This record gives sequence, structure tokens and C-alpha cells, in this order.
Amino acid sequence: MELTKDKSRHHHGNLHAALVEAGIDILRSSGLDALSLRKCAALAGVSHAAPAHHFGNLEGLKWAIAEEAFARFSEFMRTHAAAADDTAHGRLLGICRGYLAFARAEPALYEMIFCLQRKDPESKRDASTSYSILRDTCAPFVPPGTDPVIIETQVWSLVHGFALLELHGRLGDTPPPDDAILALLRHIGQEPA
Amino acid sequence: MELTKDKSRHHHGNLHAALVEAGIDILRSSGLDALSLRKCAALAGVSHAAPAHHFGNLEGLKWAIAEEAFARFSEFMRTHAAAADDTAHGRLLGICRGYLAFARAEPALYEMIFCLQRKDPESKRDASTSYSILRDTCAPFVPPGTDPVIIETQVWSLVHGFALLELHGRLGDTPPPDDAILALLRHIGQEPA
DNA sequence: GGTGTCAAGTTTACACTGTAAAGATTCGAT
DNA sequence: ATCGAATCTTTACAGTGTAAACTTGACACC
Repeated sequence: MELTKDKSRHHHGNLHAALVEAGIDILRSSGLDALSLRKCAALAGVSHAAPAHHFGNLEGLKWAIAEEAFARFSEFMRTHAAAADDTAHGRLLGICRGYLAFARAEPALYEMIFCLQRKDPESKRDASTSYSILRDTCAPFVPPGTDPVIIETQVWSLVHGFALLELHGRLGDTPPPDDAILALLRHIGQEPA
Repeated sequence: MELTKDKSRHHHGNLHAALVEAGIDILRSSGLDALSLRKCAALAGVSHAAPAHHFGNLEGLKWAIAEEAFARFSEFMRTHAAAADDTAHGRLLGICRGYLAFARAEPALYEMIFCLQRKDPESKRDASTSYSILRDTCAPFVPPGTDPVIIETQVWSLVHGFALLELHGRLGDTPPPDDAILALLRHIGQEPA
């Protein structure tokens, strides 16, 4: 993917993708606070007001980046889940470990995907970035008569919370190992003892 | 607490607290993106460069606000935990419900407390805002020979993740009820069945 | 082939932000 | 009473988002 446009041509051709790519580069190298419309424009070799034409405003660009980041997250999870375990618990632990691995490998993208807030309330896009891999992996643990969303949300909350506490430095210098936290999932879907 | 200073006097007297108070007001009414040094200064009736003298830069002000927010959170949790249940599980559920209640009542303050990132790495303050209420409440569930931090982190991760997923709108229009998610804690500290 | 239309970028402009530097004011210890 | 230091103001500057008017080029249509 070429980021900088051909200066001789007035039309870029694929500015939308180039700006998102530039944004991801900035996010990775300098973090969320460094992300700006003007820097993305400069990185794409385009005037500073060009991004507004494509995304409306900064929030629009951020959501476009989040969309692309979610696509990469999904692809990461798909390949990670390919290492299939034969037990349902093994698969569940596998995707949770993958989830944590992505959060650590791409912390800025992870926050864009799961923490970005919408200020435009009239935007019709649904913010619930549900991913079917989690649903499928949780399915074997849903007791009859209970809402599958409950089981999924329990798993998601535990892993998401652990990821963010660690990313935000709230767990001190030596956080507990992943499997110690994920051990709680051995009781997922069970009735109380 | 008077926010605006007496115009006749050059010294404010308690500008530090007044600026933090102004910041909390802005956070509550307009959210994190609206928080700025200049707005806090204006709300405190002081020149726009005054905050830098107290907090160094914007990040310093944010951490000062986070500190005050954490004090209020602690006070909230202390009074909330006062409604003591006689069982250890009842107490655990109680503080988790209180935690979620605070997150919903003060979402901006909650994010300041638990999500603010440090860019100044040389700052000596520890970001691990551990609160002893959680530790005490989790103590009865720590099996002999295991690190208490593991149990605390399991509880904290579940509740923190759930709170943030809901705050960030990732759980759709009808999130599962709190107790359905907290039901996972009935197995906290147990050996696998 | 000329023409109209429209999307894609550019230019210009403005208000707002953080932050640095230097000056003014006041407090407090001596 | 005086001097130093802390506190706040003033001034200045670079960077930011965003709106408006303008320019360029692509493309269908006759």
C-alpha cells in the first residue's frame, strides 16, 4: 500500500485507505494522543483538510480506523483459533489467550476497537462489535434455559477487564499470569456448588 | 468551596483544589474531551496559564483530578460496604454492585481513576490504585497456598471489564443484569469441579 | 468533440488548545 | 522593613479541528 500520493495527480485514488493506514501507523508509533487529522494528511501526502472530506471530522476518522483495526483483530483471532483443542474448555482458553495476546501486541488498536466512545448519537452504526468466535466458543457452556449472552459477557468481561487493567498499569509491576486469571473460567456455566 | 477567586486579590488561596473542582465539573457535564487547562482556569476565575504552575501540564492536572476522584470513589465504597451482609459472598456481591453503581453514576470520574495512562514514565507515583476494601472482601475466598492477588484480580477484572463494556456501549441496548454476570463469582476460589 | 456536473483536494481563515518565557504581585521569613 | 520565593498574569507561538470558497480532474451525455 502506497501511502504518499503521486504529487502530479490531483486525485489520490485510494485516499480513504491511505488515511486509515497513516492513522494506524501513528497510533502504533506514538499512541492515541498523537493521532490528528493533519498528521494523517501529511503522512498520506495530502492537504490538511482532505481527511474531513472523507470522514467528516476526527471522530469519523477514528471510527474508520477502529473498523479496520477490528478486521485485523478478527483475522488474528481466526488464525489463532485454528490451533484447535479437542475439548471445549481448551478452545475457550485458547481464544482468551489469543485475545490477550492481541491486546498486548496492539494496545492502541485494541483500545480503538473496544473503548472508542461515540459522541454522535445519531450515527446508525451499532457499536456492539460482537464477534462470532466468542459466541461459538461459549456455546457449549450455556446451560439450557439461560441466555447465551450472559455466558459470553461473563467471559468477555473477565478478559477485557484483565487486559485493560494491565494495559493501563493498574496491576503493578508483576501482574498475575494469564492462566491464573483464566482459571475462573473452569466454572463457567456451572451451577453453584 | 468557592471556585471563582476574589478578583481584587492576586493570590487565590486554594487554587489547586479549585482547579481540580473545576475539572471535575467539566468532566461531569461535558466529558473527557472537553477538559482543558484553559477551561479549568476560566472556571476558577484565573488566567489561562495559572494551571501549568500547579500541575506542570495537562497530564498533571488529569492525575490530580484522578486522585480526588479516587478519594470520592473510596468514600463511596466505604459507605456502600457499610450495609454489611453476614455471609462472605453477600459482602463480595455488595461491593461489586457498589463498584458498578459508581461507574454508572460517575462514568467520567471512573475512567479517570482506572483508565488514565501515564506518559511521564519517570513519575514516581504508583498507578496501581489498589483499594483495601476489595482485598479484605476477597480474603475469605483465597485458598491456602495461593496468591491473594490472583483472587482479587479475578474479581476486579470481571467487574471492571463489565463496567467498561457497558460504559463504552459494547453490550448493545439491553445489557445483561449485574447479578447474572456476578453469578460467576459464586465459584471464586473454588477448585474445579 | 465539446459540455455540464459532480466528486476529490486545495487554499484560506478562524477559534481554540498546550506550553514556554518574562513580568508583576503578594506572602513570609528574617 | 526588606529580600527572596511562591503565585499569578501577560505575551507569544506552534499545533489542532473545522468551515467556506475555490480549483482540478473524471465521466457521462448529446
